[in-house]
Amino acid sequence: MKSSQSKVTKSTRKPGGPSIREIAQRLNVSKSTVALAVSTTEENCPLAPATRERILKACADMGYRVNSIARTMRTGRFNTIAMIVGKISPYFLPAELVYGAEDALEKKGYRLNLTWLDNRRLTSANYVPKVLEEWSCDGLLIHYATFLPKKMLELIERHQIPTVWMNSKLEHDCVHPDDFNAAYDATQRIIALGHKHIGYLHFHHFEHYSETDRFGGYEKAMREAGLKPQRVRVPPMESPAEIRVDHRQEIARKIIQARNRPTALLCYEMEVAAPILVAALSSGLRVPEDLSLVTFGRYNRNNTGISISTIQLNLEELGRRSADMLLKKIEKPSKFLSPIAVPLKMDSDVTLSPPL
Amino acid sequence: MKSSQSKVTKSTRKPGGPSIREIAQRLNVSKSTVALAVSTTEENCPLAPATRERILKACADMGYRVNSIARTMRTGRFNTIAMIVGKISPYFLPAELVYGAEDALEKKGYRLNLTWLDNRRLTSANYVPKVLEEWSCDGLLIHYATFLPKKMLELIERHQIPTVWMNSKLEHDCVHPDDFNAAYDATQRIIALGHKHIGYLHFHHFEHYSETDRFGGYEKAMREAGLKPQRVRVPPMESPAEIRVDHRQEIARKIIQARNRPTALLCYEMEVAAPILVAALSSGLRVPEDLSLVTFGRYNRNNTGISISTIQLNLEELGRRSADMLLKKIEKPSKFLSPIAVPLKMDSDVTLSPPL
DNA sequence: CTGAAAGCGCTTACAG
DNA sequence: CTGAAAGCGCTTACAG
Repeated sequence: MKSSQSKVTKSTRKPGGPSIREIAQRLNVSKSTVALAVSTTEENCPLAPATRERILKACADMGYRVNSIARTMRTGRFNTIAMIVGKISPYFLPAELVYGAEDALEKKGYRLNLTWLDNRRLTSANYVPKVLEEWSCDGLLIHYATFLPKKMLELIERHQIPTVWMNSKLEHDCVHPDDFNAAYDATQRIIALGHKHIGYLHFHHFEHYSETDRFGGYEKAMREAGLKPQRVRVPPMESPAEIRVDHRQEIARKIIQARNRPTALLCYEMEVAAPILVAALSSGLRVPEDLSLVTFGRYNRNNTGISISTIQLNLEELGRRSADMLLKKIEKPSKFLSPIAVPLKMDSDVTLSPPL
Repeated sequence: MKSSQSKVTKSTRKPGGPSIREIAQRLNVSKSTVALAVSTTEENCPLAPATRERILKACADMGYRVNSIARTMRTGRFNTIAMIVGKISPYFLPAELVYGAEDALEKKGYRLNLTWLDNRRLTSANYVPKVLEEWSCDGLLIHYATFLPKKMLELIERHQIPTVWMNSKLEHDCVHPDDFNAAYDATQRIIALGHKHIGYLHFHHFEHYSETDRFGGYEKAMREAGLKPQRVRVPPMESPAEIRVDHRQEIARKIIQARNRPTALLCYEMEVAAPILVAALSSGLRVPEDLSLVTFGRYNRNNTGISISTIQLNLEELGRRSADMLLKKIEKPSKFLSPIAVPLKMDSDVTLSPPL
């Protein structure tokens, strides 16, 4: 009978493999005993060592894997965090951000779920992500630069879902790069080299706090040094919201060729700095001798094949800190946690030198 | 008594909200009745409409959300797919790939889980991702360019976990861009413009099928036209594996200034094409008049602010197709599915013209 | 049309 | 040291 049973087990193998019940039957022990063997370590296992061995051997032979969903249900903890990502500027999801969050969560035994809020979903009248509609995670990481639909905010509030806002600057429960201080420090460093005419350059306007903060830090350093802050602008700006990629080089040229061009530029992002670099080089300027260049960016890399001094965002760290904050939040959902500003640092002086 | 009970319910509110039992108690109906009301649509609900209304009202009032884990356990379906991502060239995870997969899965009622295989995990002797160790998903999407640890492959095989390989070219169960034909078509198009001297350019070697296929398609078109395929090389190549970003501009200059420079270049990726463009422009060449440029890439965008004709990878589609293939695989785990080659297309002629 | 009951695969007191 | 039993929150035949 035993052998016929084992045959059955093999041939009618279920997709997920055997359960503790089947292991128990095979060995003529109770389910509890099997459960104890597989869910404890050698040290804290109350079973006789021989029993434990026998069971673990059978589990290995039969290909047992614990059903994590059953465990979840029993313990009442999902051990799952959902990350909600907004589809801003088509497909913006920095890999290092996800990696940092996932790695921090994995260390604490949590899984990461990913949900995208694309335009299709946001515009369909009553769309609500499954993760808010059903109860399936312990908390939310929200990576969404602009507004979040009101209905979703209400649900989060209503169900008191522990939530941390990534890359946003709010009253509490958020983690963001320390743009203000980074801009302040970088500007001070440029000033210390002797520059008097330092411009601040950006192409976009999409209402993210970083625009205000990067300019703010720059402005503060300039004023403290008695210098005049200056947003570099190209008068007939094509569109108030965004300059199309195809036109950036043209605009960069105008900036480079302007009569009273600054001796140094602080750029909002690499998408601004690199075109400027290209325009400068192809206009015969030397960088950094004729023009110092510092930019914010995810990493010191751009397509030109030439490095630019970059104030690096460290989004991996941002992901980690967000995850850690969320786990704290899950412990005490009602407690507001102070915002965390992740420090940034400039990676090199490669495009930075005193003015001629 | 009713009111005292509702007080209790309110004050001792559990983190996930009430369960059907609590709804049932409140309304003096059975759990089954509540379950029927919340898990059916108006049409196929066997309950009296008034009963259904009453229950749904109570659910809304009390903030009921179905516990998706309990449902999962009952039905035996996880409705979850895990995506395993390799940490290649630090943090390579194209957002559009994840988006495509997640969107296709969401439409079929599946969730997406993300696991990263970083170096720390891969080098710790016996690391196995939780998703393979426990039973917690219905299938795997693997986005991993190079090898996958043998132990993991064994587990996938052993537990017969339905798996689809993204961006890999294998015998079966994979989805990849149609690099060969895209390179072939693009090269034919360059030839049709009258170019005879067309070079193929790349900086990297990391043993991905796309390197062989892109060159292969190019080579085939060249030979068919009676032209000589030519890998453009810079003799003292700094390293066989990779050319550091800082040296790319220098190398690009050498290529541009070489005596017998091709009149057109097909580039493996934007990281090659953009430095060449910069080198060309700053050497006084006109693009495309003096040099036609076509590159493979995720999208027509690069930091220079100048567009380059790009053979776009369409990774969103790749994500979708992979997800759909996996769902098919889950239906029939034992059936091998034929590889899918996702078509690519060149987006514009902006850096393409006849030779002078 | 509604309710009582079984069961998904675990975990965890508790009994022996 | 091991087993019997209850229960997590659902779904789903089945009975009435």
